[in-house]
Amino acid sequence: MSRRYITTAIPYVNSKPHLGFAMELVQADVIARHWRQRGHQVRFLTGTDDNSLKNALAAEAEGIPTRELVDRNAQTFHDLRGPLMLSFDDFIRTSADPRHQVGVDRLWKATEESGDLYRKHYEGLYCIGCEQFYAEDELRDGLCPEHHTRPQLVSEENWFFKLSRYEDQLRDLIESGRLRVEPASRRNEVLGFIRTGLQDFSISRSVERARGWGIPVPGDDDQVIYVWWDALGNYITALDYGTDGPHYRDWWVNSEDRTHVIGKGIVRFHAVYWPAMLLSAGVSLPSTIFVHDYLTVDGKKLGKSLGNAIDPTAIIDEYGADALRWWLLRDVPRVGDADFTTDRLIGRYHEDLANGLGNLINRTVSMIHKYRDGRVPDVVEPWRANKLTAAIDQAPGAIDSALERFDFRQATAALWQIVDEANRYVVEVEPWTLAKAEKAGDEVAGRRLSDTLGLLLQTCRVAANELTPFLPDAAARAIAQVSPLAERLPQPEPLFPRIET
RNA sequence: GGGGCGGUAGCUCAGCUGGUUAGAGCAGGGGACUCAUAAUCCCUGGGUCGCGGGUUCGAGCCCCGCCCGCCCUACCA
Repeated sequence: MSRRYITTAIPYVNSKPHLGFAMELVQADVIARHWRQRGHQVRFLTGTDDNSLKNALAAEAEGIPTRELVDRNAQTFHDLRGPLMLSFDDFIRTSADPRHQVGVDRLWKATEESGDLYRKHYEGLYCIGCEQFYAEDELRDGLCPEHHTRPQLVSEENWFFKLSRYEDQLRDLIESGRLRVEPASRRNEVLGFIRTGLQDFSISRSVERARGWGIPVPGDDDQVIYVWWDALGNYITALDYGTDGPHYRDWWVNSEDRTHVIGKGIVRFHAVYWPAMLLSAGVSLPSTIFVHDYLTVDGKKLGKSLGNAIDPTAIIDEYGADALRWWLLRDVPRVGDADFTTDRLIGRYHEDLANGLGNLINRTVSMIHKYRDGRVPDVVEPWRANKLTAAIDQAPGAIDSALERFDFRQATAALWQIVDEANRYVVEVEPWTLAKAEKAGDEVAGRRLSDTLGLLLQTCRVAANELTPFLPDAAARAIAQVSPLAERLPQPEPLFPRIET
């Protein structure tokens, strides 16, 4: 039994969450639940990044105080918990949690004491959407390549962090795998970036430019801390790093695994800046950074700033959380962007959930009612079940190794080996034929009927159990369906009703 | 400009260190069965594995060039 810590990125709260962030939350949730199921102690953190200038500007645009906008929108992120069936243990808000500010202060001072902070005049083109500076030639027609907006010319004196100092260490850490970046293509991308040479970066803004919003630089009232600097800190400030609390020691310093789940757009912050900050502060590093790609919807890019964001709760309201979680896990490849359409969502739901597992459980429970009055038969000797038992034996290990690689699609496929094999098994053994023979006085057939029905029920239990990290709610319903009450199974009821269109 | 990742059956994707007739799921076609949510099970795919060369006894998997998509990166005039 070991302690493991997993986090998502914390999104800006300038608007409501979209489907892409729902995917990240679900992915992290599956890993967290899987770890718990395999007996580890787990802490799962998510939260919101409140201190962004874009939040302040969004509030200005709405004509409300920043605090009000941030509180309101942060709530919508937190509210995903129920609909998406998330199991996070903690939710941090960088503007509202005292532990965050205390932790950021400590982190700042620790890097200062290492001699890694200095003041410098800087002039550059800053994109508020990205919260980062761009070189002129990185722009497309003078516009930010991500947001297609004109960056503003900023000229002021800021604090800088000596990132350049950590170039060799970072390269060694990533090359050696002590800091694991998955998938490998992302790791190579990061190494490529490091090899071109690391430059110190600005880690503060003037209070005026920040609209007075953000965390003050310790000992410098004219500056607030660069939003990325404080945001990255959330992974440890949430653990009371600031007060050196027990959570920090348990879940960061002494944990076996510290995994960050992030999207491809913020790899550099997590695989370069963040580890360097930690090295400077004398704090241990994360062990793994898993990078997912993006979602498109109906073939189009998805983005809050691009105006076609899709609300995950709307999908859940219409098709259910099982359908959405399942699509995100079962249909999204590990590498490459995936396109979301409602047709694909419904297709996956029907094929796998309704026709596959749902039908398997339904037919199994129905037969036990029909032939055994709802009483669960003992399995004396499994009959013609080699393939089925092999599938049952192999699935958990296959799921483990797939999730070790963050390959959700392969993990769910491994689980479905059981379901598919069980549906074949039903046709193979023809319980209805055995039932007729039994009725005609064939005791051997009767014995075999009990064995096969008992085995099928056991199979359903295994499948339901392994399904828990992926679809916790459906798995619980499935387990209830195959668990006797007063010696009898509940009446069969479709677990996954078909979606009428 | 350099680098990376993709380009495999109508669709979505697997193909480990190169090796018998290139796979899965879905869709389509045919059949079986009846326990079940018009579900399930079986059979059915002859696809220039982006294009063109090369290495090899043998390449989807290696090398070279090119085309398309996405991404990272760069002080061309």
